[in-house]
Amino acid sequence: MADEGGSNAGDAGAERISEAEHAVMEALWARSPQTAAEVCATVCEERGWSMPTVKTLLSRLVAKRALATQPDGRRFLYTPIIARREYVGHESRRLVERLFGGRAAPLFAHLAENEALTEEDIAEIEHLLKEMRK
Amino acid sequence: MADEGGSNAGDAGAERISEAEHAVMEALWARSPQTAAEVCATVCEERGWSMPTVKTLLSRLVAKRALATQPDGRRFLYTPIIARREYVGHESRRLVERLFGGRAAPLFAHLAENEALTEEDIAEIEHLLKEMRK
DNA sequence: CCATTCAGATTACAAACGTAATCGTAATGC
DNA sequence: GCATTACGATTACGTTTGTAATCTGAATGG
Repeated sequence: MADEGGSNAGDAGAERISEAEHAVMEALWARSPQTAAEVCATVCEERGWSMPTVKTLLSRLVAKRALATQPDGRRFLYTPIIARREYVGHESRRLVERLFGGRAAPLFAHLAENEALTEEDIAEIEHLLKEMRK
Repeated sequence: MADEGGSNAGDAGAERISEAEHAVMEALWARSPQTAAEVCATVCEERGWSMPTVKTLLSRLVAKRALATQPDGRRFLYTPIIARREYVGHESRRLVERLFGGRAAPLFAHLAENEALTEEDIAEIEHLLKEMRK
């Protein structure tokens, strides 16, 4: 797989994961390692994909250094290299940056206005705020 | 310009705006209407684009029904059709959906943990919560 | 041993994107 | 009036993404 670059020791960089790829990552974050077939069992149904599609996505994710493979007999086991928290944090920050000039409050205000916040959310957030105040 | 489809009367759907296109939208949300040259004056510097690039993005945005044009002598004035609030709300919800299963609290928790929240943000959010409680 | 099967690898291909050069034409300066 | 400009329109082209078919080689059943 002719990996270019190499020598990415502390490489948390992990080039942009696309939306389809993200679905595959989710499956592996939920449980890992998994074989391609296992991943497909999860996502192919959810998204109406076929096996080859999943294979492609897995390969691309390996190329992007988001997944690691470990041989298991004649097939591979895939495991996430980048943590979900990391990815989620990155994406969240990106959005807040892009849409709200880096300030989180407007995002919150927006979600609040559009009733995208459930009672539960509100309670939870209040709780978090209390925690932070401590 | 052979606009295909047509007949999108109540079309608030506005097909997905890409990131580059978004930059153009921001310029026009900030002030409108503007000519292509004016938009370029703003974004070409910010993003290191050239005039033709801006023209292309403007055209695509018109095709996507995100912008309206009104002739002004020999050139066009561009005005957003979709409101910023709408776009921002849409994108926010998309992210929350994709990354947090539609729940906003975890997003908030994430931002909190990663110190992506300033004191100001927190104060503001507390205020908003108080408002909502009313 | 040989055919079948089952992995991953390679190749494909259209749509969307990012970025831009070029074309055609209307205005404008002499 | 004609050359130059200043627009928008058209065309271009490499990359990424979504989605998949095909190829190749190893394992496995007989």
